[in-house]
Amino acid sequence: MRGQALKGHLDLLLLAILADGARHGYAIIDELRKRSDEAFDLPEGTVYPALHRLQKGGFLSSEWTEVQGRRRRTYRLTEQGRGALGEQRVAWNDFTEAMSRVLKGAAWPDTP
Amino acid sequence: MRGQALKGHLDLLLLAILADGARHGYAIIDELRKRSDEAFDLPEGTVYPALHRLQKGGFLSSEWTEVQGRRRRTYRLTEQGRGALGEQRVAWNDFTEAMSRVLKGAAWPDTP
DNA sequence: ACTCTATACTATGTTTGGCTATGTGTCAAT
DNA sequence: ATTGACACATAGCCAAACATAGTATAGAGT
Repeated sequence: MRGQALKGHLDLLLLAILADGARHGYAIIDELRKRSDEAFDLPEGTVYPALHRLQKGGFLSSEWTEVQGRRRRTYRLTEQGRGALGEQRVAWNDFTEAMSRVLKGAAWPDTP
Repeated sequence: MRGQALKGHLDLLLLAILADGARHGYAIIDELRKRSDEAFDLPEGTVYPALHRLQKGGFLSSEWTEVQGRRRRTYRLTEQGRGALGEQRVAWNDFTEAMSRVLKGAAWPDTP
């Protein structure tokens, strides 16, 4: 997946993953990779700071858990986070619709 | 339209507009606003530097014209630019498909 | 005359946010 | 012992959209 495409859309992805249930960071990365069919293979340096940011903004809560000697910080959506997910879904739809309106106006090289 | 959503997708928009024919900067902004149904109302400080960047990259060529005392720099797609448009269209489709795969997995608040 | 708006381009600086790179530590398998 | 998967953290980089301001012409309104 090309570089900075998901700029501004990462939060939506993370919120969407967490809407299906609480997960810890590493599992979120995994799930993102699986669901997107390998398209989104995000580095930890991208995801962890984003999770911190979302928690700081009140969209996520988190708690430490210990599983077989490994500490995990498990995140879950707050009420506010669920609201933000809805808003961002709408924003994403608006965005893609606007994009297609612009793109459909343009001629394809090989379309009559 | 929320702020930095089109980060990384602006080039595609500009190339798409210019695929329908040469235009000058201001007209591109207009066309973008119209086609997107007011969703993309981009400031000049966003579009002009992007056009310069695209020209520098060899995707656009430009020439000065004088229309009723107003100078205009008219841009047109180069062959390379047309190629880039194709690639970026594919990348955009891949991106949106990956997004929907992730998003469709998540539960809507009010869907059974 | 004067002002305002629309047209049209340029330059400078700021900021956002994803990414690189690096570091910590555990556990299982080789 | 060492590698690799698991799991988290953070300092710093950098592209790119945006804010802001400046220049200049034309036409409409007052």
